[in-house]
Formats: sequence, C-alpha cells, structure tokens
Amino acid sequence: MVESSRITARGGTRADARRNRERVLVAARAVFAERGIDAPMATVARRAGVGVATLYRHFPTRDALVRGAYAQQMRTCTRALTDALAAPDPWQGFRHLVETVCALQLEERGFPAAFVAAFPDRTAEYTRARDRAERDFATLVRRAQESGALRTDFHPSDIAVVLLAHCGLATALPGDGAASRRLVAYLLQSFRADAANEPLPAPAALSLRSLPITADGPQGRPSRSSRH
Amino acid sequence: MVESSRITARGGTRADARRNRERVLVAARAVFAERGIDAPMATVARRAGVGVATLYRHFPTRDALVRGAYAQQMRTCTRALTDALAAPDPWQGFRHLVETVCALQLEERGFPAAFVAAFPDRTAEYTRARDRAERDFATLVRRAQESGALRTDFHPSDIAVVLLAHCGLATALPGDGAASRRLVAYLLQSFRADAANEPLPAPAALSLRSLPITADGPQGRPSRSSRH
DNA sequence: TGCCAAGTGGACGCAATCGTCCGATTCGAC
DNA sequence: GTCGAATCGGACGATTGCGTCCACTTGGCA
Repeated sequence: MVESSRITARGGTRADARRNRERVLVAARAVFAERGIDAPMATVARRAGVGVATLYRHFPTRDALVRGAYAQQMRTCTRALTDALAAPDPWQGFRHLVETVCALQLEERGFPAAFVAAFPDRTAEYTRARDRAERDFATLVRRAQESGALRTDFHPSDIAVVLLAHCGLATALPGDGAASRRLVAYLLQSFRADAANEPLPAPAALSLRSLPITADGPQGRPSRSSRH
Repeated sequence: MVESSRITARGGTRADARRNRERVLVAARAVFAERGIDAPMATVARRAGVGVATLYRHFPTRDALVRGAYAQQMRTCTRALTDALAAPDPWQGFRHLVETVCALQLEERGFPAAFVAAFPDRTAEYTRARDRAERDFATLVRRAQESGALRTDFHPSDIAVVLLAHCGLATALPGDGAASRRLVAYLLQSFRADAANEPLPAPAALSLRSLPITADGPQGRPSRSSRH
C-alpha cells in the first residue's frame, strides 16, 4: 500500500496538485457546511480558487469528494471505536463512543449525511473497514452487557437507529448542541441496564451495510420554494 | 370571505375542479412517497392526469401542495393531542400521542418532512393552531409529571427533539417499523420518572415556531451521483 | 339547447447544474 | 535555461425543473 504513484520524486504527485487537492477539500467542507452536501460542484471549485475540471480530476464523482472531505472525521470515528474497546470500563467506552460520534456529526455540518451515505459504500476498503467496525462494536456491546451496565436486550443494530436518528436531528438543527446532547443523554440513560423496566420491541436488526440510503436516501429539504 | 366565486350554485367551485383537486392530492402523496417531497411538480401533474397549469392553479406553491396533501394527517395529530388531554391517565395519553405521531410519520412517507416543514409556517391559521398545540402539550406534560409518571426534568421542547430525530430515522429508513418502534420505545422508557437515574443536560428549549428548518432545512440526500 | 365564464392542458422561456473538452500555463527534470 | 508533460481554468452543450401564457374545452344556468 506504498506504491500508489511514483512518478515525481517524493510524494508521487506534483506539489501544486497536492496543494490544490487540499484547498478543494477545505472548500468542500466549508461549502457543504453552508449549503448542504448537494451544493453545486462549481461552487466548491470557485471557493477553492480552482477550475471545475481540476476538481473533477481530483474527485471524479461527488461521492469521492464527500468521502475525501470527511476522511479525517471517519478516521476519528474508527479510532474512537478502538479506544472504546481498550477502555477499562466497557460501559464508559460505549458511552464515550456514542458521544464522540454524535459530537462529530454535530460539529461538522454535512458530515452526518456523509456518514450515513458512506455505510452502503461498495469500495473494497470501506467494506473491510465497516465489517471490522461492526465486529468490534458487537464485541464492545457484549462486554458492556457482561459488565452489567448495558441492558441485555440492547442489540448492536440499535447503534444504527441511534446514529440515523441523531443524524436527522443534527441535520435539522445544525450546530444545536443542546438538542443533540439532550437526545444522546436520553438514549444513553435508556440503554442502562438499571433503566430497563419494560421489554423493548424487536430490534430493527439493521446491518450497517444494508441501509437503503443510496437507493433514494433521506428526502430533500421540506421545501424552499416561494421564489415567485 | 364568501364571494370568491358565486357563479356555480352550491359548493362554490365547479364539480370537475373539485374532482381534479382531489386527484392531485392523491397523486401528490403517491409521488412524494416515491421520490421525496422535492419531486418535480410536473410528475405530480402527470400522475394525476392533469396539466401543470391546473396543478398550479389549485396549489400556487409547492408548500401549498404539501400542506394540502398532508392536511388530513395534520388533523389526526391535533386530534391525538386532544385525545391525550382527555385521557384519564396523562402518561398513557402522552405515550399514545408520541406513538401516534411517530406512526403517522412512518406510514406516510414524505409526511415527516412536511410535518417539520409546517412548524415555521407563517400562515395565520397555522400559527394559531401551533400555539394552541404548544399550550395543550405543555398542559399534558405538567399533568403527566404531577401524576408521577413523567420525569420532572422533561421539558416540553423535548418533543421537538424526539420528533426531529424520529423524522430523520423515518426518512432514512422509510417504512421500517421495527427501527421506529425501537427508537420510540427507548425514548419513552427514558422519559419515565422511575428511569431518571442521572441528571440531564439542559433542555434544547426550542419553540416549534422557531425551528430554522425553512432557512436551509435538512440537507439533501447524501448523494446519488455516479450517473456518468 | 345555447351561451359564457371557469377550468384545462401543453408548449414555452428561463435558470441552474452537470460533466467534458481544449487551449494556455506551470512544474520540474535535464 | 529549455523542453515535454502534467495541470489548470473557463467555456460549452446537454439535461432537468420551474412557473406562465394562451388557445381550447366543459360545466351548468337561462
């Protein structure tokens, strides 16, 4: 995984190309934050100070751009999962993981949509990473349940429910930390074993990979017409 | 306000016009369910078997069409609130209200977006209805808290958090009853007074009317490019 | 049955966005 | 400093959706 390109001495790509790529990513995050993940590609290019063709050369599709823009955040998520597994108290690890991912969804507007959009991604690398994340998370859940803190009827697929719900909230109220924290706190409390006073309905049993997001995905903004 | 048209005896409008209006509403629900609330107006018109101009005459803006399409569901919501207030056990009323609205959000795809989009509506009628709903709901909350079933730190604005989160879930997983029920069950359990084992963060204190939805609203679908 | 306004439908002009093509420019090795 | 190649950026044609205009049809009262 070291030999991706070896033309120009070190780094592989030309210096200006690399610089432009970075500029595009910064601009993409800014534009996505302001106008949503559907913002015109040309807007991103203009903000980055590059031409449209340059943008398309670096990122042939919108998905590629989105993935590139939030790669850092995605890495943070997987690291949070690793940390959670390493934590001495599995419940604290679990709790911290949920809070971290939700905070991430909140702070970088546009990331929530990118996050759920990445689930069904077919890229080999992503498939592997996702499968591993699923396995790790299931392990974390089992440990937290064995420690007696997490209710035993919590199902690993519940995390998808939580993330999708929080994604909806974060998208509707961008940057509203109070609402986000409130929702997360309610949910975490109901996940505690000592809060389980009633049986739950059957788990949704979603596989992260089977989310039908890309099929038609979250529907667009309620409206914005009245331009007359 | 009676003499908008007085040519045709009873009803005010001509029979075929009324029939077309109904056909448009049915088509709108169908199309919104399939392609989201942003579906082209022309598609709705075609499905209804009418021309675009006819559609625009009945519903000058997309918002008007959306409002018309889900007026019935909105009425169901307000009735559910009335019923909840009338219920002998305020907690059961509260619980039933939440479940009803969420079930409604789930069954009629496109309704969730319409529902949250309607919050900041400036129509006089809607403003009045919304204010009344807010007052009634606050009353319901107070009663449920006094009965000892609802935790005392539940804030009326939490309902907005719940509905937005559930809306996100319902939009991402249209028709997935299992996920919806699961989320609602978790949340309802955490609202019980006997589940309150930790203090909550501060409430989001949203007013339904101040939701910044229309400003830029829920961001579009994660992507769908790759048309090449 | 005949009249006329309300109602209807499709075509049209406008605007936004997409993704590609091509000439000009810049990089960096020699 | 020079040259070849990679890169750049704007323009372009195509597609899609919006909302209006206008000529035709239809409903229902006289």
